[in-house]
Amino acid sequence: MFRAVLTDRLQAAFAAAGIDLPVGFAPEVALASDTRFGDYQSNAAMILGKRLKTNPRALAQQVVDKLETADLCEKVAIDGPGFLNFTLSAAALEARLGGILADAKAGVPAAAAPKRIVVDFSAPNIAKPMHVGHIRSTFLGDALARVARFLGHEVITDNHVGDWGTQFGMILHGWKTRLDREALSRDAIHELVRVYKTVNAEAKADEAVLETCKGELVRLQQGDAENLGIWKECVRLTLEQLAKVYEALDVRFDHYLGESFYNEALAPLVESLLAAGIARESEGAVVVFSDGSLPPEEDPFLIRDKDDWKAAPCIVRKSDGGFLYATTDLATIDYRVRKWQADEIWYVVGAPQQLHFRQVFAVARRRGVTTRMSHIAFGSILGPDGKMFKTRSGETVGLLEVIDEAIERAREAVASRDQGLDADAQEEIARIIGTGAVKYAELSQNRLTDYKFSWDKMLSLQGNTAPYLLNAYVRTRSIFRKLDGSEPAPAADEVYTFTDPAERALAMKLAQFAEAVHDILADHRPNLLANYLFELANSYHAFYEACPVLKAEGAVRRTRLALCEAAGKVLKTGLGLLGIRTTERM
RNA sequence: GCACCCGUAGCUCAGUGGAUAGAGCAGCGGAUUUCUAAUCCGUAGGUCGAAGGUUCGAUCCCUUCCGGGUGCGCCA
Repeated sequence: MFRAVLTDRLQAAFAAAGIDLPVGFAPEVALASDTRFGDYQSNAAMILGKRLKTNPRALAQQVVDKLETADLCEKVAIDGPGFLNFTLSAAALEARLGGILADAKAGVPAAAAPKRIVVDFSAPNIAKPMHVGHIRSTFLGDALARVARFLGHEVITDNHVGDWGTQFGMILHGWKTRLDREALSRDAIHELVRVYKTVNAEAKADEAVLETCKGELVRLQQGDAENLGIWKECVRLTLEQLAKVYEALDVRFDHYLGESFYNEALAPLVESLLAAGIARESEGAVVVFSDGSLPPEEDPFLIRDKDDWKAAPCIVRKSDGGFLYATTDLATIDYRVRKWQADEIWYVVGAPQQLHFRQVFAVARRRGVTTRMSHIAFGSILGPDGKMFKTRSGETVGLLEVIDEAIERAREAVASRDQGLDADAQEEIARIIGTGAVKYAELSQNRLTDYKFSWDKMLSLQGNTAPYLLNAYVRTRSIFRKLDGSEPAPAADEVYTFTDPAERALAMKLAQFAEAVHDILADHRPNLLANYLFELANSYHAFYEACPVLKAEGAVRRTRLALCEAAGKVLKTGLGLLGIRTTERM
């Protein structure tokens, strides 16, 4: 990575110049904010000039005098108030092109310290369809898991399915009184949802129905054989259907350890919390209060109340003896830490649950858990009214509905361009484009931003979308198809020479792939990769318009072929990290 | 009441303690006997919610306020 190498060189130059760096300060090199000035830049001299109260330009000059970058840069300039601007030499970029071709990972180095990381995402509920809200967790989690794996981490993906919620009271009652067996065998989730909604409506109107449902739930929790049997059947039917959905989405899990998996662990867990003095009884429930170890502003168990602090405890056992979300999550942490020896656990769950996770993590730490736990929060998908989609009350758009519609629109687009492809090939391409478009729409956005659901945004095939990137890839492949093996593929050890600015610009973008991939995990943000790939595709399209490949000859042709090969490789690899498959034609 | 997230072009959204704030869509004007036009090039569009503060430098950090969303003891 040029950035990392330049940073090393810069730090060495500071040392060689005999400049004492303040504690905690390390000079850094970043991508240039504007390519007019160069390829990379550093603000270190200005930051240090302020700290040391010296002239930043003079400081920069001292460093430049000691800087050894002849093998990388054609120019290192001091500009403005003290910017250090690095311009890479053509030779360095030309050599890098070979490096990308040679490396199976397109030049992305592995993480310095590989970790074992559990990624918890998607987490649909049994007997409820996945709706658009699940798009974010599923695609974000999948992309992050892919990136972590690609960087050499050991990743365990776990789908913490909601298979033991209170919704089962209603489902059990509905199963016994409202079930349409034939509909169930046709589409299990659909029928279970219908039953759930029917009973839910009845329970709202009639107190007696609600009581019946509660009774069914209690019997289930007490281990009633009939109810357990029905529950197991619901879980089985739903998981069967979910497997097909994930298959279509190209999302895989190593485990499906749902909430029910931890049932046996809950009672002992609460007892151990009580025994350790972490939890205590309050108003009949068992709760965890603040232990005063954190400043009140950072304490997740305290809420400011005027000038005072009010307790915001975490409940782990209800006064009726039932357990909660927090209890299950604590048991889950135990399992992941003990059984899997996780170094890190990533929770790809919506932002509204921030307080919940702060509390659960704090309780876990008090129990001695040292595993790094991160809540990778994301904003909500809002309805047209600007409010959150509600699963319980309002209707919402189903995830499959969105995917199907996207594929349908892609199908029309594919059919409208006659590429001489048979029906199966067209269908395959439509699926790649349709699901890719929806994934890209999600992943190209900052995960914390709330957004209004919009069909047009999700399904757009123009502009900054998956098809734009796929088209760039297709253009790389079509050149090699025309070539049909009539000349050797561009090799890693060939000498390449740039003759057009578009070639250099593309090579520069290709070189940045490694940096883009590594930056994702710093803040768990796949949109950085999506943005990068869009820029790469843009550079490739511009190159494609400006630089004929097959009409060129000699070294120019070889260099352009190498750029096409590398661009295709990076696009395919990068899209793969986002969970988006590529196609050779479209 | 308190906490968290958000407020950037007509619309949907990127972005960062740095240099002249960027895309896509929509608008306007061009490019194709094609290595796939699902493309490219150009043009237009902004008080980065408001006001203070810190800084050589703030859209970004701090404070207050306004607006939207979400959450805050027995749902998950």
